[in-house]
Amino acid sequence: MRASVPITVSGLKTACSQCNLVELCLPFGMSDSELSRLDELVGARRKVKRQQNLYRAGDPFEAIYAIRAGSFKTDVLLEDGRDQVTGFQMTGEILGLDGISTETHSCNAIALEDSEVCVIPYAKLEELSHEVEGLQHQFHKVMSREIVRDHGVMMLLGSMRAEERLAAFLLNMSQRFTARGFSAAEFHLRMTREEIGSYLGLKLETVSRAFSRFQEEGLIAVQQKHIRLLDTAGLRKLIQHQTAGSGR
Amino acid sequence: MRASVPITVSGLKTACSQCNLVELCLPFGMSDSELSRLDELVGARRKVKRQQNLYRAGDPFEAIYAIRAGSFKTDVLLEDGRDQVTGFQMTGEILGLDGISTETHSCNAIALEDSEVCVIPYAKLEELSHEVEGLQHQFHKVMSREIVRDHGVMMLLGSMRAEERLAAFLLNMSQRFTARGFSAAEFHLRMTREEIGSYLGLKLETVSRAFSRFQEEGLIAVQQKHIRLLDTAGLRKLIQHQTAGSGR
DNA sequence: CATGGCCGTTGATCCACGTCAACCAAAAAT
DNA sequence: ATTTTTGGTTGACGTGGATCAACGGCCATG
Repeated sequence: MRASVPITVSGLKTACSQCNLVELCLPFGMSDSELSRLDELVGARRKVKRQQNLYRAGDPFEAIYAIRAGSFKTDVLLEDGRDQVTGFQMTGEILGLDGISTETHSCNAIALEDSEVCVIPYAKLEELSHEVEGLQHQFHKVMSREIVRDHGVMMLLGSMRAEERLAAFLLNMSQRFTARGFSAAEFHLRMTREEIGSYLGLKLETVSRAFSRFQEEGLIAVQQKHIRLLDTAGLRKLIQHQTAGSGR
Repeated sequence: MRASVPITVSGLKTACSQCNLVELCLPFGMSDSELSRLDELVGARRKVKRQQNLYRAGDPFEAIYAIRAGSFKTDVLLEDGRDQVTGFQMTGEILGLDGISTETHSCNAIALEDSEVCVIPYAKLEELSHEVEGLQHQFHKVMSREIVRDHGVMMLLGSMRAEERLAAFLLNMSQRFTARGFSAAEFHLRMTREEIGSYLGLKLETVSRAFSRFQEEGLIAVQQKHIRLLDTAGLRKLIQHQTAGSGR
């Protein structure tokens, strides 16, 4: 069945059922018949070049986006110019959920490399959710996962030290690369030290120093944006009992 | 019509349509006919005494909760004992959304005072969402609002200084009290300095000192947990251009 | 293959907040 | 009413990470 469908431009256009990202994306866990209905959902694809915005804070909310290729960052900015990266997103992850509440996007989504997204018109999603059993549930799970992730970041920002934050970040990246079939131990970061710092609530110099320290200690090998994890157990230990031995 | 309905125990039991919190809670924006259907939704009420858990991290997820009276905090804990308050919730706000993603709660919800919640069985919510037009949309908005709120906290934790964080916290509390018909300028905090500190990523001593400083500067009047805001414009200014004048 | 603009690294210094400790007020327990 | 406990304030001091500054290696562009 599957092999008999030739890969054509129109075939590529919107088929969730043909997409190799199903297991990471919105359609996860849905039945074949449900999946085929999903193909109606994705309106179009949209390419976003490196450094370009997928959407901006203040833009009217119309659709959510599934990342088909590439990666993004989201950030919020204060009037005084300060900004904070609120997340990095990889293939299969969903962007734009922040817009539902006020019908206006509340953050900026910027491509870290040339990327492509599937546009999922929100009105159509709500409509189809009424009919397709699994879709509603899956969508709720995606939103809930985002909330849980954010709580994790709050924990990191509120109660971890610089090196712990970076270790947690690296382990998280590794785990997400693994889920996408890439090496768990060796990967290429698409973001700058400054962006990592912003996400982790640190200055870029502190991030750089922490990388160097990890390298000295044999935990990782760093070469610019190329990272090799040499001792993941060591990184994990670093997070857990930084305060160990002091009895508090 | 409304006056003719006697307030009985059974009448009190589950009626969203009779509840004075509709405008803050899940039913917001729904039509009268939709509202009446919602009354099927709320299974029961549950009282939670001060310091008791509504649910714990690891508990199986079965329902979300709308706060009818009182207030809560949610927190996450790391294996090494560190914990982080991820939010404070007031009447009309929804608790438990974190549980949807893994079908297990990922944080603890603890009452800050003797409280009462409406139990909303999640399976029933999903079911009813298929039928009641506005419910699904409103639920999505509630989840999205939580995501936006979390981004705000990340901004606060990642790029604000101690006094800015506390000012933002006080203004946020004020705004939420106002929405509930209480004074914007004078209120009683239900949480300790330590809990505020945990939420803001600060130690309790730092919170206490910031309170004292605000008082010295005539921005607020503090008497233990009782707070009076004397200069909200001043507090707002404090957040915006802390860095002003330095040209960066 | 040269040149200019990022991006990352590293060092020296500073300061905001954490830590440690003493003390006091309020509330709870007896 | 008295003791105990819990929560809050304040001071002295230490430190992790910010700030300021210099430099070096990439990568893009002509």
